Amino acid sequence: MRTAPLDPLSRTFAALADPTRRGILARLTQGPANVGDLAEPYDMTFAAVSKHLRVLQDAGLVTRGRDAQYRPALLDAAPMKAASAWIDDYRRFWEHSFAALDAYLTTTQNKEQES
Amino acid sequence: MRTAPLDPLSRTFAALADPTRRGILARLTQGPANVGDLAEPYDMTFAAVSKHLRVLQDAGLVTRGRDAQYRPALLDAAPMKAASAWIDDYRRFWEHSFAALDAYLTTTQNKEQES
DNA sequence: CTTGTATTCAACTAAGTGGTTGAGTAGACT
DNA sequence: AGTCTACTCAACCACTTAGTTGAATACAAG
Repeated sequence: MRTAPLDPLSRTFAALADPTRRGILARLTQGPANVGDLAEPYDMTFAAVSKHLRVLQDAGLVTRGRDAQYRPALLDAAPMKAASAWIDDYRRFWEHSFAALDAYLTTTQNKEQES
Repeated sequence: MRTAPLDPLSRTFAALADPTRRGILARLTQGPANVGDLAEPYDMTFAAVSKHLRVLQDAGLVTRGRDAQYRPALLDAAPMKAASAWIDDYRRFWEHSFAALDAYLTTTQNKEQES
């Protein structure tokens, strides 16, 4: 029932939600790699890895080049910036255990003062 | 073809990959809310929101209470800590534009020095 | 005890995902 | 030209997901 294409932030999170894709990204921090290299650690076909690469590319996390027969993939972490910023808004809620409840109680108190 | 249940990090990212769920979490930073409150901004049924809440709960991002007929949801941002830490490993790659390529060239240079 | 309110459950649907296989394309090497 | 290597495409399959509708549950309040 999905109609509109996903927003970039959703695409980023969705791309990161698969362990294989996170593994591919980790590998790419070491530098560009072609599909064969990237597929090597996984028990799956080249085609499957190629599809994962496509998802990463659509999320903007990977760019592809051309070097003879090879299509090297290159990491582009830029989209993670927005993801990191989004999560960061919640930092105080995990650093300070009961921050959510605190916020609630504060709000409640304010409301009661208003009425 | 999925067999094993998702690891916690994948579950967290998957939960965050939906704009409705991110909206619900944002709302919950203001304090606990019941399903009716959470559903109000969205053009969808209570049941749909209830399902989103279930996903968030399975990801550990939300806990549920009981208050008469109401099942208030409470934010628990703890799982975001790991997600944030994971992304943080890539920070240098978006802060420093060509970090990935730099890393590659450095690696290449080292290899050439070795041989 | 009936009714209203808040929420979940079960069954269903349409579309998306992660994988496969087999055929097709692109460039390199004789 | 023909073949090898590296990859992508298309079709397919099983499973998941995001939504729906309608019935069921849980508690509150007459």
